[in-house]
Amino acid sequence: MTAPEVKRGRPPTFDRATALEAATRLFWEHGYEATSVGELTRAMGIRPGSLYSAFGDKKSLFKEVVQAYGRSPVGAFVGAALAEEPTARGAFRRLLREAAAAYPDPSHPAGCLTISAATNVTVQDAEVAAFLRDLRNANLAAFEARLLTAQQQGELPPTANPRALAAYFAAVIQGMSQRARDGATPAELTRTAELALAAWPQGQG
Amino acid sequence: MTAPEVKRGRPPTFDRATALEAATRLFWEHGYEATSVGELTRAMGIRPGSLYSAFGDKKSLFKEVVQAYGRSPVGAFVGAALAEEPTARGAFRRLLREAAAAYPDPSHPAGCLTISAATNVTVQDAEVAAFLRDLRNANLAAFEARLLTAQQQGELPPTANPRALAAYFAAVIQGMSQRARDGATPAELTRTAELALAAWPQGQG
DNA sequence: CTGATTCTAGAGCGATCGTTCAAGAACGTG
DNA sequence: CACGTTCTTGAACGATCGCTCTAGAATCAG
Repeated sequence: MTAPEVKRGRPPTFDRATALEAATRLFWEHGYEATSVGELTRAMGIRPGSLYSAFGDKKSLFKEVVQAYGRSPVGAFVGAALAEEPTARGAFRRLLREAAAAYPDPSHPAGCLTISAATNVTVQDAEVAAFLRDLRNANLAAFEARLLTAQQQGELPPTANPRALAAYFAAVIQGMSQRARDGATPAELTRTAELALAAWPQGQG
Repeated sequence: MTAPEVKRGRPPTFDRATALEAATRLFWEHGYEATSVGELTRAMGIRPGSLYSAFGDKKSLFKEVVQAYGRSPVGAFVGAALAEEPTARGAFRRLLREAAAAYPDPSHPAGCLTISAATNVTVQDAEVAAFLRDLRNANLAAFEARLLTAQQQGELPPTANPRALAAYFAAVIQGMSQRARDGATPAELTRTAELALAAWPQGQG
């Protein structure tokens, strides 16, 4: 896509992806506004000038963090489950079980960055909160689309309500993220996932 | 308890409860750190000196707001349902339905203050986040206690898992709060509540 | 080497943060 | 009236916020 472009001038002394990972952990743990640029530069090992020339401002750095998070394993498992599982029920079962394992994983901050990183924002950062809210509501729409397809293919009975089921599973996922941040264990969240599946129409399985 | 105490000196020009309500709305909407003292004084109609002499500092004002919220109708319905309903199933059904109606009520900020007001905090305000987290986990413990009683009284079968059920309903409630802040309607949340009840053991009702 | 270019280092910008303080106003008491 | 007390007012404190700027270091082209 992009031309190779001859390299000129002083080369960067830091790895962009590594720095982005450090920023991700901070935003994931404390959220957008509660993470200061000073904390970011310290964790990323760079000075403010380098941060602003490499990533723009704090807001665009955050958006780049969110995009990278969405492509990482822990951020992409929702889309993977919906796309790869042959049945809708299998997709949501896998999705819930993987959330139960990933959200409390101690190798990274608890819960889901998209769900919890911009809950408390000032009015001048309302755009950041809206950015994440739109991502969450897009996930809700993907849930509904998958369930609608399942109904059209006969996996779900005509009496089922795809939109209601999608909203229910979205609420469960978001609640599991919150519970993980409150200290829930993988065992607890796995049991929550199994109980949540009891809402599946017809009581199959 | 307290002596009548003769009133001396200049009387306050503002109503304490009214000012507390104004502060509650701000903290509820934006959270603890994203609400500045300047916004608080403007909304409460008082100057910084009055705020600090009447409520201590920002942190103690927030705690007083949380306590008042817990005694208000929208903050106390959980405890009321658990205490007043004769059966555990009736208690959780009422609790979920009332949450579905209260969380998206446009007469106040969406969702639950205890759940969402201190999600994103800096390290120096970790105490505030812990304060709300303890309240949430106390609610979880109350869920479990009510379900354990139900099991001992035969309402729940011996095969049921009170702790797992409590964690599940806690996750659903917290997810419903998040969904309400993301724009969910009372109708959506009511359907979520009904679906959530499908996890009740034995498939009763 | 010189020159152009790109990055780093670190001081410092204006704005806002939570909080405090001094001066004065409004009350009950003597 | 004066006095003691309590509250209000508005300025201002030091700290931190996101961000910018300048000087210099490191590279490539010629």
